[in-house]
Amino acid sequence: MSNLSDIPKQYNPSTTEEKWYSYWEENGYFHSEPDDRESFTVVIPPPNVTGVLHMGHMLNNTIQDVLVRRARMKGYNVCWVPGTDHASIATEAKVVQKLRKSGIKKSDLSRDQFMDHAWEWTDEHGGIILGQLRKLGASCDWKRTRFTLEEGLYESVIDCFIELYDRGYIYRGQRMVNWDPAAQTALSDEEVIHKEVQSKLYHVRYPIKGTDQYITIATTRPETILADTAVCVNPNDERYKALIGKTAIIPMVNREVEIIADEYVDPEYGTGCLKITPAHDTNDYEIGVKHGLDIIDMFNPDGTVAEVVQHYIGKDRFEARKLIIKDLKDQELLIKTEEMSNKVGYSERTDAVIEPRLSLQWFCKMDELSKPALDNVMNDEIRFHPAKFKNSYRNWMENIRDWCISRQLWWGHRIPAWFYGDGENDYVIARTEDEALEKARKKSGNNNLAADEIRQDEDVLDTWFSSWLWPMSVFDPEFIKNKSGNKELNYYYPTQDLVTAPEIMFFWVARMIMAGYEFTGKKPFSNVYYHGIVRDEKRRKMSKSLGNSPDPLKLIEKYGADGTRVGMLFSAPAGNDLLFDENLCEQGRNFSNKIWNAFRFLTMNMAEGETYTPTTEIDPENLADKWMLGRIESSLREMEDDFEKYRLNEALKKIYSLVWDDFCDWYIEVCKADSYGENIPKEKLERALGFFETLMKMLHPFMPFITEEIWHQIQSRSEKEALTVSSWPESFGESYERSITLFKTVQGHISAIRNIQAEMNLAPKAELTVLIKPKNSELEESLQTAEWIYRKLLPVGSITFDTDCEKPKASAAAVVDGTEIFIPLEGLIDLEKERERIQKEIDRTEGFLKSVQKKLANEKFVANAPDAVVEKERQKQADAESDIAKLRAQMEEFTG
RNA sequence: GGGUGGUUAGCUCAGUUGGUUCAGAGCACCUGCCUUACAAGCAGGGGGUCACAGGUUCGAAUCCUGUACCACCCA
Repeated sequence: MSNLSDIPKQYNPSTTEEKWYSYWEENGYFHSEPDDRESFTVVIPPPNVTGVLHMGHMLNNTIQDVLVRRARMKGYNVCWVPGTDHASIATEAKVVQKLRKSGIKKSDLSRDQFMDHAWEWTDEHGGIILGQLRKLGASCDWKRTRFTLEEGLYESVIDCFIELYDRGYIYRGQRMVNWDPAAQTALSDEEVIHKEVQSKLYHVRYPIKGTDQYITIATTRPETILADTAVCVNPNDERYKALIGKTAIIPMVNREVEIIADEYVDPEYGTGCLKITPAHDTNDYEIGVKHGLDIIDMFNPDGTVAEVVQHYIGKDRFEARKLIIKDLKDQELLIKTEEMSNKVGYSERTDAVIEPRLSLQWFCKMDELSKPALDNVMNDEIRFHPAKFKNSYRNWMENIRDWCISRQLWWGHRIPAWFYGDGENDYVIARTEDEALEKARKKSGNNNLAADEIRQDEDVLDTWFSSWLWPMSVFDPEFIKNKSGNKELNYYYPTQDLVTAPEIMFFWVARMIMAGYEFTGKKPFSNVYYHGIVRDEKRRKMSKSLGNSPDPLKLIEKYGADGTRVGMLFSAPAGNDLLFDENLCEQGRNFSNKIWNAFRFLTMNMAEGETYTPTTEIDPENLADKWMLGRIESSLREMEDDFEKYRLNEALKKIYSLVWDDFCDWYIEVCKADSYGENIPKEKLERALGFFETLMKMLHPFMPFITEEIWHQIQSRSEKEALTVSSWPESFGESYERSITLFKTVQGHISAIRNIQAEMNLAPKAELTVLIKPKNSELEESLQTAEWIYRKLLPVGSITFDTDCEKPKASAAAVVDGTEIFIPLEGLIDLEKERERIQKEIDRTEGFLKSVQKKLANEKFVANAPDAVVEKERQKQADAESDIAKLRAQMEEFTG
């Protein structure tokens, strides 16, 4: 027992983790340069530049790190590119908010002034999250850190716009868009969240001109009555047929509109009579276009009522709704209010109710771009894990609509369009002002056009219009302009794995695939691993506003990065949501501690001044060695399969159990010296250390810190020999199946004896006489060689293996797979208990026998089932019958 | 309204091609232990009609149909 006191009894992750992260970084293990090895590339889903680490990032980056570290150990040239995105709308909202606090309105500032503030904010908060990822252990190539708005990447987005414009994919047009009145910008369809809300359906009657009749419409948005330009019924609706073609008078504004007919109207919904407001409803707009109706836009960009409708001017949408309800009531036009639930669109970012709005925006045509993107996912050229997500991907792709890419914001990539007139088409697309002027002169035919007569589009592009280039632009920002990739792009692209959440499949994954094929002709990645959303124990999504998310850094502080990683992965099967439970991190920490103490124990057994060389060369006579090696071998195989299927949690569970259950609970126990105070014999200890090193390798992708620490403590290693750049364990070539089976048999016997000890309330150290009657002489021979294992793990006084042995009087007994075990307990045995114990076993076995007999009694089973299956059943029957006979014989003493 | 997935132990989930007691794991729970590392530990134990109803089959947690409930995505 040498240096027991040198090593703390409890593992302390914080110092270890800091130490090894800097060591890894200093030695540049994570940096990659192209060479002649095969590349393994992962690009990080860039978090918001001013964001902070949350649980979703933790999970996402833990998974990436596991994949990346394993690939590195497997000898690939691994490159994990980190970075952030500018998150146009979210960041701009934060900057506007900050300015407001200091009394500045965005409208008070020029674009340049605002951008100065935004950059200041970005410099102040930017990149915090990347520092936090280091704490988690993320092995990113930090020298390659990218930002979507940095020079280079900025230009690539502009190149992309110009190129797609030239190819005819980008156009400008007046369309119904999703308008966010809070951010005062258009949004794409994907940025709208539809929520089911409880609302009211108002039945309002409109007078019919020239009669004293009314027609009653039903609406959830009575305020838009002011902008109605028609009333519509189903042409087949008998109730209203007579009214078609007549004129209705819109309340409040007294506008005369036609009652038109269209199949679109559902006679069952509401009153079967629809008011048409083409400017404020997508469906109404389509009907408006079809029937040539007027379009009256009654809202200002901020969602207040515009002058044009003359009522409630300047009031907010929802205020106007309240007012008009009151007025309609007063005029006895509101005849009924019905409770109902309906879906309302909300802005993903500001949570404002989306206002459908007719607006002049830039769009990207999707039909052509989506084709290869759809095909290559459906044919598994790009594999989704789990594959079920292919279905929703297809569904989205097949119903894709053009993408509104312009945003009325300043923080982002400014659209390279320049206007020289007021006409809808009076613009040119150009990289610079000079180029724009030249083009504008040509297009307008006005050669005297001056620089101050053209102006650049004020708007920026959707953030995802930059992110979709990410897997390419991080390596070569000029790949679009040059129409070919540089050395880096050619080496690292296509990337291997993309790890992300299904919720951004359409925002990002789909679009990256489109951009990849469009600009390189190749897929951007081979595999997409979708992980679940991190939820709390009540299944609520973790969010800042709910306050139900633990601070990830505090978790790391409390349980260590390794423990936290294990905790996250444990309950994270691919694609399933993760119900986060801090207990799992605790379990991870406990596992770290277990590993630590196993190491500590081995160290304790080192003699001072002696050097130990860990080895996996086993003693061919030692059953435990062969078993342990065989277990490692099969675990490696199984983990390989799990990794191939992206079942990381399964792989982790396997190595967890291999370390804890097999190595700690059995292997170390049998290695222990025979008597107190003695060290484990040197050659045994060297093998234990050799196995332990192998386990550390297998565990490294999951728990990088503690494994690296132990790796260096076991042996002193040079920079080149760090675990993080070591090689994944090779197969040992032999599976030792027979040894595994025999060892398992021994384990079964030992468990049965321990059960007797516990049930009979024997003192744990009370010496046992053990009689084992193997089911055959072959087994007897094998068990003889394993006698020492029984002696290590049980307080054995004497032990006998004998196929002819008889059950001694007053002994406890058990049957394990045909082998009988007797423990004489003269004077100690509790007869009643023993009878119960054996009876229970008899009952169980008889139940089993019955089910087997039932099968065999079924003639059809015997006739139709494969011979091997029937034979197995017969064998089971024979074994069960024999076991029952043995158990009955054991009972005789108590019943007779 | 359309689509997808799910329902297995108190909780979270495995269960591959229908065939070994296939009904499992971890956590939680109960009992006993400070055993030559680890009480953040060791040993032992109890616990499920596989959502429900039919069907196919010699045989179904597994395949098919329907029902209920839940979740997510899309309109």
